[in-house]
Amino acid sequence: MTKTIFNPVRGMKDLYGIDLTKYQYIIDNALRIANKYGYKLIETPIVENTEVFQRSIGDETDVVAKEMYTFKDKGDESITLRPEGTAGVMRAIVSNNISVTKNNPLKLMYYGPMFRYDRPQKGRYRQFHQLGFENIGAMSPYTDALTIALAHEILTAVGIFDCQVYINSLGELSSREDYIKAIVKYFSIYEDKLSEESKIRLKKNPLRILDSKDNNDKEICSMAPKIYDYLSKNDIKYFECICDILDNYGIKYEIDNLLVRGLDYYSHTIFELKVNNGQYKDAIGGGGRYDRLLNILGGPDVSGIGFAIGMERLMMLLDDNKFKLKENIISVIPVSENENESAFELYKNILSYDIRAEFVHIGNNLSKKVEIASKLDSNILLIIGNDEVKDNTVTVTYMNKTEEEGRNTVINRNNIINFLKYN
RNA sequence: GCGAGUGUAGCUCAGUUGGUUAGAGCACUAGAUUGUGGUCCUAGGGGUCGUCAGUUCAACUCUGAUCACUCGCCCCA
Repeated sequence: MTKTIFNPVRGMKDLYGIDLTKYQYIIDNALRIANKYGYKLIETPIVENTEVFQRSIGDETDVVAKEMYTFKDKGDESITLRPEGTAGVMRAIVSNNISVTKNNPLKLMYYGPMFRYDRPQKGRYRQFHQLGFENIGAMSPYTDALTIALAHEILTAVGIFDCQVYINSLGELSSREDYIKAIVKYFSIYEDKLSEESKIRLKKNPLRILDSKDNNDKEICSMAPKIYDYLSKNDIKYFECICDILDNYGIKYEIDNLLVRGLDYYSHTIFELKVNNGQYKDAIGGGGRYDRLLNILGGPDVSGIGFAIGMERLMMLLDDNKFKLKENIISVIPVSENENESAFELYKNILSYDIRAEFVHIGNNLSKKVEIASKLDSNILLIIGNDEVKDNTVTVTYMNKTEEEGRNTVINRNNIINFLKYN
């Protein structure tokens, strides 16, 4: 394809140009909104001890069982490139003894690269980026609803107006365990009819059968026990309360009883964000509540809720054209070498006012220099020739006007800064 | 990890049942034009046809392997 011998490693991608502009745009918006809701930025290492992920995400999950970049370092320690952000944040809270209690919650935001050894596809890379939020300590329907609202607000802020929210509740730990027992019992009856994948899921991660795309599985699922019947009264009240708050907030959502998530640590509220415009069918963000996670890693026994947004998936949905907006770029152009010095003085003066400008002095003739300036997306040219030096003036050329419209204006050089500031 | 497809210039792609020097548009460089770019005109540079092997007098074309990307499954963000 290319002459280059050095291609990036499979599933990895260089981030530059318009994609990087989009990336920064999303992060800028996220930081602004995070500040409003009282979230503080945290940055944790990309590498953790393997056990951090095994214990939090769960040994049986696909992420841990087959997708982690795990290797031994030179000290023979098993370390892993983080496949997601939550576990590392929890570990950081524990190691730094950051205070978090029921009444003194902690709100953290993070973003950065994650790694999963998966088959690359559209919107799926082996190194990808997540933007995530964790609200630890507080346990209330308001917290859950606000977290969902926050996720929704970020997407709206960057221009995604048709995002759909799917929510479900897995209930407290005991409800969830009872439910799992019930569906294992139910699916065991139909084991022969299940797809091969679901037969494996039945042993390893029975909840996932509910999420099967296999038509036959779907039919069996439709008759399966519903999570709703296994939720405690409190669970139901809690979940209904969230729905009420979301209604009040004006956020549209859909309750999806078959929604389950692939990471073991979730309990109670779980949710996913999708954009249903045909461009991409998978979730671009998702999250939920985790009751035991911090405690499992040696921290206090408090609950938390969080979510992550897939940066690449979100970037994909943003319109390239919105990120191609031309800046106001000024080019200072000496007509010939004789005017280089004089033009350079002007250029330095402009820069000292923090105005974006280029000094276009290469090119054999003026025609060439104008062409170069044009390629730099310059929209205003300041031309310095023989006459301009003599008269202490500057010829201003507007690139977006035609000759008939009056492309050129000659102004006094002493007024040039004021002139630029008002244009 | 499983299934399918694609790979020809910087980009988007043509290329006949295997046949001589592999093309187009856009982009790029230069000229027309020594004080004005974009439209038009003229000329030019750029390819081991993804890579390796095989079949053949002859391979961009056929076969095998391999790599990368895309789509579906799985999983997830």
